[in-house]
Amino acid sequence: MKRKSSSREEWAAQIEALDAPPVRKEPITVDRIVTTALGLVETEGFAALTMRGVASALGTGPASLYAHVRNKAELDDLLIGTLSRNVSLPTPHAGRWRAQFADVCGQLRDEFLRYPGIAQAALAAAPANLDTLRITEGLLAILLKGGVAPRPAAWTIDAALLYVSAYTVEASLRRHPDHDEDSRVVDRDEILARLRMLPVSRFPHTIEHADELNSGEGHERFEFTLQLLLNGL
Amino acid sequence: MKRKSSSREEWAAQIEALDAPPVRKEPITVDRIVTTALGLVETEGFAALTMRGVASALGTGPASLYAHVRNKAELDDLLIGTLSRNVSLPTPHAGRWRAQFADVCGQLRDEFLRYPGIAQAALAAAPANLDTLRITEGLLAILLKGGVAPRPAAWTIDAALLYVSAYTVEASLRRHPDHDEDSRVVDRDEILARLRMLPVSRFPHTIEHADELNSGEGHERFEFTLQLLLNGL
DNA sequence: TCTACGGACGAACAGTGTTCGTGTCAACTG
DNA sequence: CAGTTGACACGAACACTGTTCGTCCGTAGA
Repeated sequence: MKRKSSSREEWAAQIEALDAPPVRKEPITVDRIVTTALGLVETEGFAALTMRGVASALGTGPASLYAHVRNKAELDDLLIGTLSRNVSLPTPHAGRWRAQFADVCGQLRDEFLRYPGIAQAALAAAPANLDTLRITEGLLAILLKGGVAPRPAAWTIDAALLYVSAYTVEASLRRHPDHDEDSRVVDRDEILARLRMLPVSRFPHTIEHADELNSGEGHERFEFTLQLLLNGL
Repeated sequence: MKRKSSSREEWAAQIEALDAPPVRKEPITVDRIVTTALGLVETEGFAALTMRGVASALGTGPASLYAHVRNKAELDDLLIGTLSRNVSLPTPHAGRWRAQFADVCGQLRDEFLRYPGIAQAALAAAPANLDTLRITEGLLAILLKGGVAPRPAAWTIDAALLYVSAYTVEASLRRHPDHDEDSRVVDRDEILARLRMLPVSRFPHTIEHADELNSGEGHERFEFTLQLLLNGL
């Protein structure tokens, strides 16, 4: 039935093929899947990244993707791998190891924030991923150059990367439920107002320092936490 | 149709009702939903927590839950609220603030680990949740008693809670994909073996300190990170 | 006793990831 | 050059998910 009813479209396709025989319909590749998926996440968030969404953006059905990607999980891995490849690692400098470390983490943070919610995939990504290992290697080089012992260095890197993921996941999740409104500012005032409504008997410190609990412009809190980790070494 | 074909079961139900008129079929309450959901997460993981799963464990259909719970998101919030209510807060002691802080975080960590994957909900939970605010208040009291200034205290608490969630999420995600095998030990050797297969030219430090990157028994890494945060203050 | 109301719930809708089987085109092979 | 093979594209379907609609019914109030 579909066979017959689409014969006219096929006819048109054949005629077009006469004009441009070499173009051939642009075959699906892993790269095209990944870039399409990244575009989807960038504009509509990680929750909107579905196999069907990627497929129809490529003008096909979901089944076509499974020839190039085993899973959606594997697609997620490929995405965070691509993102990780975008962070540039400095050549370690003994005197500036703290700044270098924070800079790499900041790059990763910005990469994650650019694709809202994608850090959820980063938390699930296999630690064996080559591209994330590249970052680990770079951070390890920086800390070792700074004179940090191997074990604390390794564990600090682990903690920092975990924190980057958690920070960006939270930042994205707080933005999306707001839908489209004025997002940050009103939200902050709203939270502050609610904090002040708490019973003073049970939440004395929370109420007294409500403004501090909600403070922090831009990535102040992020930088603070990173320096906390590094100062503890 | 169903009306007729089930008349026999109804008949049996009526007969049973003669024996025990007061029991009445145990109405659905929010508490029963929450405890059932927690049981499900404990035995099968957070991914298996579905409205249908909870409903059928209660002997009913999914629609019945929506009279007591607005969303699955709200159910998730209720779950992490219940878990948060289980951690006990010490009365702040100036000399032992570090140990007290770490202990509270450890309680939360164990609570999260008991219900694999539930920390994913904690990352998404509204910060206005009363039960998590109770923990924040307790931690704030501890840090203030220890002489930490309000702002660093607030930010450190935020970072620590974020780290607890990320740590437990990762710990649960690493366990589940293994399915049922020998899980930890083989996995660790496997990762170590793969690390050693890396090209030495690109991953010199990773290879040299591969064992350190994979070290850490029990919650050593967890305690290390917490002390790092606290020492940085 | 009659009525109204709120909880319980069957059925369905729109989505999701994933698989099966069939097609179809390209490039090797004889 | 003809024929076969094999990889890729894809339509359809399966088993799920969260959520809503409309109906039923048992209990509480008038």
